[in-house]
Amino acid sequence: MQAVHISAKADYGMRALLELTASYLENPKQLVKGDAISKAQGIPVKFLEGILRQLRQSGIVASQRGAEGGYRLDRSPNEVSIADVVRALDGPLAAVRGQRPEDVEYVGPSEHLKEVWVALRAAMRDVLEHITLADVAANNLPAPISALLDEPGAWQRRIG
Amino acid sequence: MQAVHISAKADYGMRALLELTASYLENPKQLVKGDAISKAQGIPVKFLEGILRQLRQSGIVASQRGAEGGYRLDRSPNEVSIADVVRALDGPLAAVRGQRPEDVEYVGPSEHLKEVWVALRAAMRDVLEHITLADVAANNLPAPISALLDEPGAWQRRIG
DNA sequence: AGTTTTCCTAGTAATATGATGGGAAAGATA
DNA sequence: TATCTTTCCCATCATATTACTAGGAAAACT
Ligand code: FES
Ligand code: FES
Repeated sequence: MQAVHISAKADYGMRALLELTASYLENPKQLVKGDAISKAQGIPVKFLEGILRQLRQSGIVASQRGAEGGYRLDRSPNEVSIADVVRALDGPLAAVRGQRPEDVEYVGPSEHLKEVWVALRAAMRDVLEHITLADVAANNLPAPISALLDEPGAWQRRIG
Repeated sequence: MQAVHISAKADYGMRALLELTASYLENPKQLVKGDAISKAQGIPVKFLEGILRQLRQSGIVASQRGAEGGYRLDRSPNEVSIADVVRALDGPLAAVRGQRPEDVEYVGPSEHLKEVWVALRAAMRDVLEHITLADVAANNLPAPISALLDEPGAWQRRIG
């Protein structure tokens, strides 16, 4: 339906990782149980399990089974970008009709449409690659990005 | 699957509009038949019909039925942005779990996640609101946007 | 052993996507 | 008026994706 859709998986995943970031900042080796994250953020527990498994397979999270087990970040939170998380959970950032933006071919007057999609992807990267879990946890976004939030209308939806 | 997905509808719609832009630049009142657009761009004809109808309902395209009928732009191509087209065909630019970015609520360590999604939407707007059909047809993108294309790696996919 | 917690595979209901088909309505031409 | 052309509109369809849920195996700890 929408050009950009942050899926439930990506949104839940970010929230889980921010819980783990808070725990990491207390003690980097501390484990947090899936059940605790689920309750803290209101995420269905079995769904969350799958998300955390995917994040482990991508090397973002580490886990331990059994009593006193749980999850923790496997990298420092200032080394995990939002783009890393979204790619781990939803695949490549951008696609045009299922293909990579650089792979679609255009003829005639639409010859230069490819540039538009590539520029769009670059703009998204400039946001998502440069924000880390640590930035969000500390509410301290990189300056060029918080500038975007000061644009008039940034917080309103566009009507029309 | 992807965070940003330019749907077949939006991609076909842009290509159709760029055909109409070319015709407009010859003669603003000139009509182009759906069948001609379909053949020129390789778009399934019945699917294209529905897309053009949606664009007409959004006031971007005008149409006339009957022999010697067809479609044309209803506004000058430098007054139609990519964002207008994408919104007409795919709905709002950005959503988080089906909601507007400004409507989602976060608690605890994820409190400031909303800012990230709002900044992402603002970055997309900065690209899509400022490129017009005329810009793409003339291969003459606004300077801040073509700067994005010069970034190292803009044309490569990220292997991450 | 027994308990806890993660790991893994499968399945499912609801919705979106990318179409296709059949004709009605409107405009042009003869 | 009759006919042809082209858009308009409705309904349908196959496939895929999304957001979950169920059930149990495998590890780690007491
Ligand atoms: S991703 Fe474009 S500058 Fe870093
Ligand atoms: S949309 Fe942000 S500056 Fe125009």
